[in-house]
Amino acid sequence: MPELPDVAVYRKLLDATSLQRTIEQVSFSDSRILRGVSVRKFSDLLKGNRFERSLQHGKNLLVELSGGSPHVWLHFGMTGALHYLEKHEKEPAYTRCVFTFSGGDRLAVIDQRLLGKIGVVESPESFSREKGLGPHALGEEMNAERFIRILSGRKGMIKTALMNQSVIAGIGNIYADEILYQASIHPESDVRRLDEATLRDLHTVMKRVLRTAVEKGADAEKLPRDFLMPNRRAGTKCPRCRGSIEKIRVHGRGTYLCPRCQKRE
DNA sequence: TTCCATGTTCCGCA
DNA sequence: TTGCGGAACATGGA
Repeated sequence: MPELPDVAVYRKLLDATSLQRTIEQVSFSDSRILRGVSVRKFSDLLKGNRFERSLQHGKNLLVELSGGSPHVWLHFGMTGALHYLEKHEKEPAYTRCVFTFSGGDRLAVIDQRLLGKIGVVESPESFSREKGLGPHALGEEMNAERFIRILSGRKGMIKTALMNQSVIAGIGNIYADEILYQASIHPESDVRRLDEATLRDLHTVMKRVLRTAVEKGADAEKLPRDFLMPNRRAGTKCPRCRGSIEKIRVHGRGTYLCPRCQKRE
């Protein structure tokens, strides 16, 4: 699930359970998830320290460590998640990495498909710069003017631009579809054909959709009824016009839309 | 068996 | 430089 709202939920979980607790042990049941640093070095870095505070940029979660410079970097790929386990609780399937705190409670990184990543970065600033990330989609600096400036002048399809992490950080395939559906914009619309008023509206819708999703714990079941997400199947009815939801392919990804509500521009 | 899946990255081409 | 399609990564469900 991990797009911006899902990562926000993991961050809240980490903040509520795992800050300021001494990390006694770090273990990997599959160290392929660890990138750019050895298991030995990674656990030496963490052991005896604490998670001080967390920070989110797009789909990335960065966690500052006590007593020093590096931050732990977590990216959840397509199937990653965080689980908090009390001492007696068993680790879920596909647990790849476990942080054990003194007392025995644990924070577990789950990732079935192993497309997620765990690593170490010097600072949030250098990380974002090196990755070339665009502004966090829900960041304060992402106001309407910035949004319009970033998008105007770009070529290509609007859905592709929204999902491009170096343009805007945090939106993936599911929420790109949701945002464009809510804004009544066809995902294949050429960005250059969207006028300023349309982009302004798209910005408002983007913030509203992402904020709503975060509030609802990124749980599709809890989203408003007029959202597309619970209806991501071809042939279901559009919650707004009762027309038929269509599935197409955009930039290699399955894309759902209502062709009646979303006209190509 | 084949296709598809919430992500990222690299390559070749236009 | 920008954008696109395809493939790769790794795993499992329909």
